[in-house]
Amino acid sequence: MKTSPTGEIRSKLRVITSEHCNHKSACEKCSVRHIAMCNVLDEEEINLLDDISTDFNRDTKQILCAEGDPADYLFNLQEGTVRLSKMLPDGRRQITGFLFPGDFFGLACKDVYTYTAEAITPVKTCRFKRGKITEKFRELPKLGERVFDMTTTELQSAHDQMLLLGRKSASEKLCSFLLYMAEKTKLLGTYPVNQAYLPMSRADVADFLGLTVETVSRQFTKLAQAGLIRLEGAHHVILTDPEALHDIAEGE
Amino acid sequence: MKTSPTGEIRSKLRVITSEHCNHKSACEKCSVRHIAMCNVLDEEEINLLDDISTDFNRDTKQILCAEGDPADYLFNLQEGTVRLSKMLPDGRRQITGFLFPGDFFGLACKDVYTYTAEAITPVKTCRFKRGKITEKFRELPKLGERVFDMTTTELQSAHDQMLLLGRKSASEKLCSFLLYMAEKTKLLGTYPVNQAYLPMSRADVADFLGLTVETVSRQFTKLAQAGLIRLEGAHHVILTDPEALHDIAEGE
DNA sequence: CGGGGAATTGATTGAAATCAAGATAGGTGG
DNA sequence: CCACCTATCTTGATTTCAATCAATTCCCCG
Repeated sequence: MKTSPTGEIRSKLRVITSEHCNHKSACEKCSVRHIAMCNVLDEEEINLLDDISTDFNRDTKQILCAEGDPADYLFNLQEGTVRLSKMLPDGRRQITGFLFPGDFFGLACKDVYTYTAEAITPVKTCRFKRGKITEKFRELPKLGERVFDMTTTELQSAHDQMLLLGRKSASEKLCSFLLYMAEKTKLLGTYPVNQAYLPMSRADVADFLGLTVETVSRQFTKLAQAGLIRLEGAHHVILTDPEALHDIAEGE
Repeated sequence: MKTSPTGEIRSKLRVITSEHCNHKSACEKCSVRHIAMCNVLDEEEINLLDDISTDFNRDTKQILCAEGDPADYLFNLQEGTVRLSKMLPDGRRQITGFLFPGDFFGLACKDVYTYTAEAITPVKTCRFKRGKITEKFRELPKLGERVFDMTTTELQSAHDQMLLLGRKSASEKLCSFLLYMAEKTKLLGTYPVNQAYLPMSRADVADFLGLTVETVSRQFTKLAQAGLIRLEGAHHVILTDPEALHDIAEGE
């Protein structure tokens, strides 16, 4: 078995504490209603969704759903950050995406999840039974189309990530990532522009970019020394020269 | 500008000969009707689709749609092989997928294509105006759901490919690819099992797997010398030990 | 304040890229 | 129909970027 520098032991993360679960949600006052899949529904329609929605909250490092488990739920992320990942039998891991408030996950064309979703920060989600939400897609075609649209967007960013993984150098990868995270941070609205809040570990960044922790760390240092970024601790980056970062990211 | 070993010059491929186009299609006798997106429609329903469908055929190396062009059509592949690719400004290329009879492409959430589709072999497609097919998704919810399902499947294989690109070694990549192509070849039905027909060039394989042509070629030789495959010319591979290939592909 | 995981930094190795010829084969025109 | 020409593919030599191996150092949390 090959050593996995960054893959963590799954079983360690399975400790589930007794926390908020099975409480009724309240769609009307949902904080991400304006950006999530439900933003196409009016007051009346959203109550139909509310009927089948259940709150599901988890702490950092807990698993929300695991690769291979029966795909019983569709999750809607309200607060926090989630990572989606796939693993090889020997433990090598690829993070296929990070999710932020307003994103959903859990759609499966087969009856099992094809990836694992873990909480990087404490997360709040609402979730729907697979069969019931599928029903709603028919009752409320607008909703189905919206989820379809979001899936198409997901597919496009997966293609972008394939270009990154297959053809970009380490520094191009990190610059692309920093710009991506700065964009996500902007949407959160709690930081000034051109700053990136990175809730994930260096190991997560490495497994997202197809690199090792050491290479990621070295690239951070290199960019800081070149004056393109400033590190305020490991999880907060100020993009001091976004244009230069952009040029590097696109390989120009 | 970095040199691109495998990216080809786009303009060279833009030569369009006057071939079959704008002829009316005939869905009833379509050869891929049983596997394509339209396989959920009955005789009556398929005529509605027929009304808005137009034949669109192209020769090898021709472009079907280009990254950045207005996304006016949805294409349905009937015969031949298509490659989808994205490029960096300096010419480095990533092939995000190969398409075979029954696959569709051209869905865009923005109004422009985010990838280029090129014919690897002579291809026959039918295509639909974007607005009209979207209409049909509403009129025939079954069709919309079917396309949604196929998109979800696409997203899942994109995730698989991300794992391959980010975490697999050169030989693991090639073994995965050969098994994938053997599967596709089986569906074509013109070859015995455990054989793979490879219509694409080594450069295409390299750009799909995130490798160089030389590395791909060396891995082919290595697998042949190890007795796991037999090469009948560059485009026909016999998988003499599929189990071993599978074990390598999954990194076991 | 102390322990321990996370991050950084350094030294070395190694897998795949690059550079450089040849070999093969597919398509075209004589 | 064959020979040539050019693409494509293979093979070999060398380089390079990122991985691996190995310490520290930094902080975060109890």
